[in-house]
Amino acid sequence: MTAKKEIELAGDNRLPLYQRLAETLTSDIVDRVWRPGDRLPSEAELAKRYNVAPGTARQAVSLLVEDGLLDRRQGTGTFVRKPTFDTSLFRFFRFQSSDGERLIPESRILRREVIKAPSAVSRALAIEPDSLVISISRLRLMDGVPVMGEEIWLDESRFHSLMDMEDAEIGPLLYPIYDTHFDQVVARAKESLTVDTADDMHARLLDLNKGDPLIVIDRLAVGFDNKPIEWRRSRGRADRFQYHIEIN
Amino acid sequence: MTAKKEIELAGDNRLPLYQRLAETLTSDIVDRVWRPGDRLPSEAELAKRYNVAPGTARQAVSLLVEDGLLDRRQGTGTFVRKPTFDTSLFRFFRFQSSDGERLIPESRILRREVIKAPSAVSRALAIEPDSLVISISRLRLMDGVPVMGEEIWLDESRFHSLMDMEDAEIGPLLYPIYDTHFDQVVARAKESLTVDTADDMHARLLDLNKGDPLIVIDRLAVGFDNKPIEWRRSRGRADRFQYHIEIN
DNA sequence: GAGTGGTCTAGACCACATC
DNA sequence: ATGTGGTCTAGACCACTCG
Repeated sequence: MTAKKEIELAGDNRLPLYQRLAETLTSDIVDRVWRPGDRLPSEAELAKRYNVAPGTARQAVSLLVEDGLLDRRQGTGTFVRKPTFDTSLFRFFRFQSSDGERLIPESRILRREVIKAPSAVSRALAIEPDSLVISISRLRLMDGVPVMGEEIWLDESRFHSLMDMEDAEIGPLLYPIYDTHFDQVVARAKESLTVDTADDMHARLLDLNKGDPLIVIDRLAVGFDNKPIEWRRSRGRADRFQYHIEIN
Repeated sequence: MTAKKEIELAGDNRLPLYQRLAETLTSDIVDRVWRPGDRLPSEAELAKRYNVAPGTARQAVSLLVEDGLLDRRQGTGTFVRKPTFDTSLFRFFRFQSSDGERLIPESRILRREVIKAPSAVSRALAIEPDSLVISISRLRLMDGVPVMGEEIWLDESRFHSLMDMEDAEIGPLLYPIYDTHFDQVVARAKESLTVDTADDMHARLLDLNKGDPLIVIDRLAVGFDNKPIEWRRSRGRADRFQYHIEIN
């Protein structure tokens, strides 16, 4: 017997090999053994390392590519995908900047405080009722015109020091902050769209009349392990809203 | 040399085999060689017939399963999927019938006529400007309550005899009619969602006040070959609207 | 040129559904 | 019991990217 170089696969050993390998790779990504942007070992290398056939390693990688975790580039390698969220919120709003460019709206933080989690929030974030959460209110503007109001909730115990940061330090994008300062990578999100009408406060905020239609977007952002990271509710002017779907 | 039983594959011969086989299978489905509900030959059989390795046939089938054209059932076979449109329009509206059951709303045809295609319609249906189209107005009701108004446009030359049918004969679902009477199978659809406010007519129709928010859903229904079959614009009460998305 | 993923072959055995 | 898809092996050669 020669010494074994193979590594044990995670998961129930009644599961198919390629699924167990996929699980193993996933937890390596969650645990940041491989970080977004990193190149994975080649498929052949993975196969050797985990003692499976190349085709099986390939199948495992394919699973994660489908899930959007990995990114294959022919001739170059397979990479851990950086969660870009190109596909996000602002996909819904066609801001004047017509030429299809992805513009990041200006961001103005209105309020930031630690409160006891409202029940809807603790449920969404899967934390104990009445735990402390950080609550942030932001106004989003395009070319100085207010287009959306956001309320954001975070588990205070994981994002404690966010309260100490300056508004300027935070900037217009929160997810990179979660990543760099709190080691929380948003991998996926679930959104729910509804229509509501503007109350006094949002009418004033978004330069509308009371009763004008608003698009309400609830979003739960989760990590690679599907654990909740952030919950937010955004309200935008419905007249700027457009959304496309393909049905199969 | 023995006689060849193999069948020629469609498509550019510089393309991968599995893609050409997928194309071949797709056109057989479009041409109704295999109809929705039919079982395809087994993967091994396909491989023999088209003279490719089993794995390659499998890859081709996988493509079409991903596209939603085929449906694999372990131990049973691979079937041509019936376009059910579970995933459709009424997914957006949560009708009272809370228990998640898929209810088909009642349907009342308000108007049916042949007109010259408005330019937006001829463009959507990819037909000549000013061609004749059938225009249908319908009201959709749940438990007697109006929830949505629909305007539907069809190429008159392909749906001519629809004008001779009785309202009752048409019933609440149009796509089965397109299938059975006109050999037009709706395979996919693209929808676009926007928010508008109710004009007098829709306020009356949907029991709203003028200016109340409406969800406007534009839908282009296409066949397996991606050619337009029907275009419709639906307007529904925004307060019944809810939509969920996963972002990766 | 070396290394990567992309395609393809030609089998094997297993799990499952149906008769 | 038979036939189906599901998994897996162990290769081959090609197309692409990069240094």
